[in-house]
Amino acid sequence: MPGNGKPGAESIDPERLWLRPTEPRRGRRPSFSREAITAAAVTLADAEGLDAVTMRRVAAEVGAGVMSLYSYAPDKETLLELMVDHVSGELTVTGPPSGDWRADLKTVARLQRANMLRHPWLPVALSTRRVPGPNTLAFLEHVLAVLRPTGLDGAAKLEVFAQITAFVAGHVAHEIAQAAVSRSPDRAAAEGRYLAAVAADGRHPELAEALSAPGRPLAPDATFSRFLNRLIDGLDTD
Amino acid sequence: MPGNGKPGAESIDPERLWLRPTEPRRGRRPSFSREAITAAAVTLADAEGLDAVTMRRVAAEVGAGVMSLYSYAPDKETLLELMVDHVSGELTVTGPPSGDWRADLKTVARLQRANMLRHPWLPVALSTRRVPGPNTLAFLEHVLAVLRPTGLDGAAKLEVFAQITAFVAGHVAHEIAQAAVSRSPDRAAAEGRYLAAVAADGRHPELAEALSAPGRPLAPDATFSRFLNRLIDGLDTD
DNA sequence: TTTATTCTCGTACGTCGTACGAGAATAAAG
DNA sequence: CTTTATTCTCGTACGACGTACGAGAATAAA
Repeated sequence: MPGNGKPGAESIDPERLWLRPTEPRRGRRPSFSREAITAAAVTLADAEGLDAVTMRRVAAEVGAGVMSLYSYAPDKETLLELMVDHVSGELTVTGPPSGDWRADLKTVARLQRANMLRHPWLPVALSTRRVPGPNTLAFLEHVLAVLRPTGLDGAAKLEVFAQITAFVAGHVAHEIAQAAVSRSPDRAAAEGRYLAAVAADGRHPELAEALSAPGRPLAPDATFSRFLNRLIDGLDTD
Repeated sequence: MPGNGKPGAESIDPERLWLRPTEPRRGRRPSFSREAITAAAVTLADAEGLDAVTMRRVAAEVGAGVMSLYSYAPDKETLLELMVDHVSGELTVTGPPSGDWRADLKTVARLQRANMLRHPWLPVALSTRRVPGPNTLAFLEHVLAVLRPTGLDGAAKLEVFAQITAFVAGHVAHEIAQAAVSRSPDRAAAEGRYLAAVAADGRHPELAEALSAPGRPLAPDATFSRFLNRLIDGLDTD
């Protein structure tokens, strides 16, 4: 059950999922691989959105029967977990921390943003997933190293990582929605007319003024940088 | 299609949805109301999560036939939009801006967080919705008034509002996930064992240290305040 | 060769969103 | 009071979804 906020949602067992060496040396040999299936699902999501990722579509893409997928992931929810960790593998760290942890942290956030822009479904998928897979853990390991000079305790470092990820996800989700509207002139026009009508009703003077004095259009990259700087420069070591 | 990041997802027409007075004075009188249907859907989502909100469940809750709902909302996506604006009505502003716009902005963010904690599905639902309904617009109007002393131009003010909303949504989504894990001792234990196993593999020294020196447990409210202060105190008027 | 094990996948079930259209209720027109 | 137009109600039906089940195929050990 992806994409909800259910209080008692049941979840993945991380031990069964990630801590399994390849034991079985008997029985029929697998025709596919978890890797290939995950990659196909990611490609599908990139091209057609998360809703296009159905077990049937993924199976067809891999050339497998639908039910064969269940030999590699116990359910669809787990497949999504695999997808998230798969693309986390693209968060390639260039080298060891420079020592300037604020600069390093900004680089980290920029890497995450780039990855989310490459995989627009990622912010949504991330918002309900919790157990980090190996690729996510490798990235986390780097972030913890970056944070070493801060002297923060363990829990605080983990919190900073989660917070930055949440911040970037939220920002990019909004960025993507904006871009989608801009890409469709009809939709942008409809939205503009709607807001103009609201502004004209007299009960929204502030909105009316904001729309009439828009200022220069904002570049997404610059906006991201500005908010990122505010957040990270504000971080303190106490 | 909720909860995805599809590039060309089709969307709501805000003019048809929000700018409709009650015109029709002929034909059969409606047996239900958009308001009642939306409220039922919200109650359902609060109690059982977003996935429990199906057209059949909502109809049953209201006492209507399933297809009758489609007289009040053209599709489920629109119903979600109605739900989001419905709970935005709970963002009750206490009074006019105090003049200390940073303090006011923090109050705004706290209101939003409280609302999202009351409706845990809200962060997820928000991440794909874009057109503000009347309740959202009323709240936005207040935020714009709060931002007046900053002298920012219209686009920048709107950007700040979107950014704060995204920040709070991201934070609360993570907060909710954390709380869900903590509420289940089994899950928390499984996750702990998993992370301990990873930390013990020797390739994650930073993680090992972070877990061994956790520091005092973090209070969610305090953590939120800390990050909120960083973000808002860092806002500047240039 | 037999047996145990592991994977493959066709079939089937229950649930979902919603298209369709027949019927019920209501207001205006005759 | 009819008639007609309009608006809403909702039973039925369709295609797509996730996945339980189990029969058959492939492989390794006995």
